[in-house]
Amino acid sequence: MQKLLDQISEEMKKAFEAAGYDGELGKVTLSNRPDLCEYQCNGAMAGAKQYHKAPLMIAQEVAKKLADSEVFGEVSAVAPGFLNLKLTERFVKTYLIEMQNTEKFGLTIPVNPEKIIIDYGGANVAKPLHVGHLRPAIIGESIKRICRYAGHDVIGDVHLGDWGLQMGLIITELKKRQPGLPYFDVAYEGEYPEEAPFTISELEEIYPTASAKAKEDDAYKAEALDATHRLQDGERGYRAIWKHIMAVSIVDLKKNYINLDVAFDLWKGESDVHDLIPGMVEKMKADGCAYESDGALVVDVKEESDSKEMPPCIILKSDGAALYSTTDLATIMERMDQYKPDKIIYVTDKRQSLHFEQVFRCARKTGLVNGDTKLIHIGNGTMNGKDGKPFKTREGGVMRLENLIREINEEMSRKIHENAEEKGSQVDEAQAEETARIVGLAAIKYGDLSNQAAKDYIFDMDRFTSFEGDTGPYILYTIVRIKSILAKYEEQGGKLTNTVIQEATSVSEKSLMLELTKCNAVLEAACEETAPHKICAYIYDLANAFNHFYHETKILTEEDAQKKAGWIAVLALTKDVLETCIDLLGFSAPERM
RNA sequence: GUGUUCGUAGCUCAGCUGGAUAGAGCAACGGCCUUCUAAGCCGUGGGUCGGGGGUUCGAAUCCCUUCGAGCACGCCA
Repeated sequence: MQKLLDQISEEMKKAFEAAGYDGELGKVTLSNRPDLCEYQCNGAMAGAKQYHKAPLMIAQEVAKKLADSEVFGEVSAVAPGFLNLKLTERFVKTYLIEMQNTEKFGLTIPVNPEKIIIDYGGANVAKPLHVGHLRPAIIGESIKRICRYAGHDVIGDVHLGDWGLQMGLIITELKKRQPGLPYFDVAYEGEYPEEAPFTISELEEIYPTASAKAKEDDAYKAEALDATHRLQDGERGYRAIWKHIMAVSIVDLKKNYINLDVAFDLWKGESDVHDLIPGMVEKMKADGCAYESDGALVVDVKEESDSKEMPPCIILKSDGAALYSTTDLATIMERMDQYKPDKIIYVTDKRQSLHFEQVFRCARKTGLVNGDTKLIHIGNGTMNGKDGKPFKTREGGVMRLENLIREINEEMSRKIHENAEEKGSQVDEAQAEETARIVGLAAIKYGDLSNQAAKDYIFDMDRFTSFEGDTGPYILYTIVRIKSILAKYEEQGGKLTNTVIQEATSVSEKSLMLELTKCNAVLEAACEETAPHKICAYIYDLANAFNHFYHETKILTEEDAQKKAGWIAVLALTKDVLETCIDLLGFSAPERM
């Protein structure tokens, strides 16, 4: 279905041509003076020079051609040469009815869907998720849903960090603590225990301890590096203990991601491409791309046009071990082989942008990807505290994700009970808890996604739990209100399926209808620009338009049945759009709140 | 040093493929619950869009310059 702006621009184009001007001047945009008009066209001013004519005269001539337009109800040419436009109620109504009857609200589905892989977990095995993991998870999940809704073939991969130094550190620390375990006995040939020799909470304590020790103690660090290497080389006991770490850790990670409503299609990791590395490295050497520099194996990724320093991409460390770039490159190779993606999108902290630029260039230079495959890094900004520095707990430590979520949910729950008390109603504890979870998640996700992904933003617990204004809960509240009205309408004996959208009879009703018409354009832009915040901005406007309408219109007591049914139809469409949009953002609405 | 992102109201942020009077939210102040959920609605005050130059009929938006901040820069991820 054609976007509204395109449709009315076409109408304007015809008018420009009828008046003897270039039709390309007839581009219509949203009005930036809503007090004067709904839409505007600035083409007369742009064409003034070309036609050596006063812009106002051009505008007037064009306006004349639109005198009995079916699309534009009001057309006025004003100084210095604006064409101020209002749509006819009939046109808006017709557009909305078509939108209602078209799949996905008239969003144009691509003829050739792209195969897109989104790599967005950022999670590391054996390290608890902390607030730093929140943004890539939320943003990546939303982009995945948006691209998928837009009709593309999308695969989300958590791409676990499960093969690097942190594994060696954990193994080393474990060996210090429980040297008697069979995993550390090289002579041991029997079966290893099925039960892991640690719990998740022990694991989570072991890593930071080991990491701290390695920083202070060179011998300890050397041991960890050696353990990493031996693990990668396939030492039996180390592989067995690694499997335990993976199993225990993944169960915990899945639990956490489920709490965030983040779902990966693939749970692959760095370790999955280990066997591909030797072949890849050999090929890079044979092709003459990779060479030795300061003991490490590197590929130059400088380009002629570079005005900046561009360090080479390191393929193997001087001790021969693989590192971040190695597994990323091998992963690209594997993905090309298995999925032949048109696009691979990485959502990680923006501080890694140089790394990805190096890896992408290296992948192209060494022929791992062809020219048609797009490699995109979406670097998210940091979540900072009130002081503008990376978010910390009150004690100054890194806040765990589950604690953050718990704090929000507790505050939410408190709010629900407060609300119920004021109204003197009973609280169903189980339901209240579920509602708190739903609304809390919306608060976190909307609060995050409404900022541009690339920008840092300030996470202020007080602000996030206040739930007023431009927030997730406001959106949910609006949806709940609509649901409530629709339910009551049905209780009165009305049938939602029998309702037909009518021509607007008030300014607020028309505003709401005009907001609804933007849906397909917004979704398209959000997908093309991988910009979830555009959806946030849109549903905030839409919710505002609805609430404005709501406050000045008594819907259920309306006596004109046709009028009332028309309003109900608009409400139902509003609800559908809002619910679809929040689903694309990664959260949902409760039945009541 | 090189590169990069950014600087918009007291605070947090939109707007940036150039258009009329730069928008929200929070905070402050003032209204609106016997009527579809007040987590709501309406209103008031608050901005030399960091500074300076340029391009243009027209600049928060594009270009140059300058000041300020964050971040990244070979064997961590």
